[in-house]
Amino acid sequence: MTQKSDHIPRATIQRLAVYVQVLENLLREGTEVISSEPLAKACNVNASQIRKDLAYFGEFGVRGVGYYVKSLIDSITSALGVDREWRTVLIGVGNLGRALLNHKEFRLRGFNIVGAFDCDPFKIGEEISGLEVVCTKRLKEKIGENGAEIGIITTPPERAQRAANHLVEAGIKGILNFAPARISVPSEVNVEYVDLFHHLYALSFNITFGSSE
Amino acid sequence: MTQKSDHIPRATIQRLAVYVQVLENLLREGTEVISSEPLAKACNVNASQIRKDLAYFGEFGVRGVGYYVKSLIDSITSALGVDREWRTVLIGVGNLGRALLNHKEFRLRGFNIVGAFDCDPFKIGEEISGLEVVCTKRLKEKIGENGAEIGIITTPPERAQRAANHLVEAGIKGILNFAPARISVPSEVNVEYVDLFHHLYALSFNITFGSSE
DNA sequence: TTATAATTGGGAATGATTTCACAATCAGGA
DNA sequence: TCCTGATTGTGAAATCATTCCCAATTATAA
Ligand SMILES: NC(=O)c1ccc[n+]([C@@H]2O[C@H](COP(=O)([O-])OP(=O)(O)OC[C@H]3O[C@@H](n4cnc5c(N)ncnc54)[C@H](O)[C@@H]3O)[C@@H](O)[C@H]2O)c1
Ligand SMILES: NC(=O)c1ccc[n+]([C@@H]2O[C@H](COP(=O)([O-])OP(=O)(O)OC[C@H]3O[C@@H](n4cnc5c(N)ncnc54)[C@H](O)[C@@H]3O)[C@@H](O)[C@H]2O)c1
Repeated sequence: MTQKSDHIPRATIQRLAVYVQVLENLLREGTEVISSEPLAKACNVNASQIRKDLAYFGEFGVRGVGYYVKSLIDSITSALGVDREWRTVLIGVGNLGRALLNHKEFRLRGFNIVGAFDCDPFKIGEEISGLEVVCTKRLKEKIGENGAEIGIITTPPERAQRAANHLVEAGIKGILNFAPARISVPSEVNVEYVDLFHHLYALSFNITFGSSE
Repeated sequence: MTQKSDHIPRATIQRLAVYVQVLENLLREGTEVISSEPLAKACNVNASQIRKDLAYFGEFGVRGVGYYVKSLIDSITSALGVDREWRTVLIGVGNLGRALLNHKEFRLRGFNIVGAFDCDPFKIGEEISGLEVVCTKRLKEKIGENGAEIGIITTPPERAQRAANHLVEAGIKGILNFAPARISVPSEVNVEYVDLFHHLYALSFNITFGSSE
């Protein structure tokens, strides 16, 4: 998949992920074709927004008809580069790390966790969901073997930068950071933050000062 | 805390949460005063962006000096409405639900989980982190007692709408949804989505098509 | 007391994104 | 084959967000 346009807004990428989610549900319910209007309703966005977002990547619809759900899912996933396997490693086998390691959905969606790392000697050697926990020191060696490109950080926040350094050192290309701390990495490494409290703060603000009036 | 301006961009709210995170780290490291320039570096944004974001809420800085870290944290948390206790309930005591229930940080940050609900009879009655798992049918009754205002959904995606309906019915004001499904609720109820795969899709896109060039 | 250096707050300019509006296109039926 | 109704794709307009820039303000030191 190649893009038609050079720069694509970050917000567009986020919405494309929502579209895929909603389209997959529609497909599961048996919908074969959908037009931008009802899809927009289901995604809580404007219909032309959807059409414009898709237009960055190509012409996927049929005028007078709408979009074929199955083929649109394929087009979007291909546009996002998720029509392949992505190998990932996880650092920090604690409460959250375990939940993620046991989460089947990763593999189903092509994000395969192929390595679990921790620095706690009591955890090293333990097997979780068919994966042996390995010492963080062996990260580079292991990534050399399994070719992972994405790292998932689930250490405590004060260790997040150290974990990131290990990942960068090992040649990782992207990081998903669950620890509530900003990390700094070379500009060619992509970082995404999953921060619970950001969302809770937004809820708090919206409930208190009203977003719906 | 009252706002100076009527409409505040959503992006501003998200950044304020980042500022708090970074400021708390600075405070822990002993920084008492900081100006917008170095704070901007640490948060990966533009310095005037920070000043403008703060200006929506008031004048928190001292010209020629910068911002007093402690007092700025207080000002921002007050602006976001997080300078109080928020009671929350969680629906869906599975893998992820358990990890969240055991997560101490919620209480520390004022988001107290005061109820855990599931529909599985094998889970009802179980005690997790001092909280007894209760049948979802008793949600309204329990919320009437404990006065929770925020609901956390950690059910499978196909049950997320049902869980949301229960929460709305019980008079909840905001929902944090971890299930990968859009939910529809009345407009006065606020919803935030925490979706792993949205972030992984963004990583995939950025790694594949380059965000750093 | 006054000059200097630093830094905020906010108006104006710029830039980006969203929405509008409609010509272009397509399926289906007359 | 041609007409009708539906719906896309896309410029242009409108809205929204970010960045620039500097007067206003403060601390400090001469
Ligand atoms: N538990 C949750 O529900 C939850 C939810 C949201 C965010 N988080 C965040 O996720 C992170 C992990 O949370 P948790 O509850 O799993 O914590 P945890 O303490 O249970 O687990 C942290 C793990 O990281 C390991 N670790 C520490 N330093 C390391 C290093 N340098 N290299 C490798 N491993 C290292 C520890 O040995 C431990 O196993 C925290 O930053 C937390 O704030 C947790
Ligand atoms: N496990 C993870 O690491 C992880 C990460 C990100 C997102 N998620 C998402 O979070 C959700 C939960 O994941 P999980 O791994 O904990 O799943 P899980 O199957 O372990 O837990 C789901 C729980 O919800 C309960 N439940 C089902 N329907 C219910 C209803 N109507 N009312 C109340 N409770 C109900 C089930 O009894 C079960 O206890 C899923 O939507 C998943 O996609 C999970």
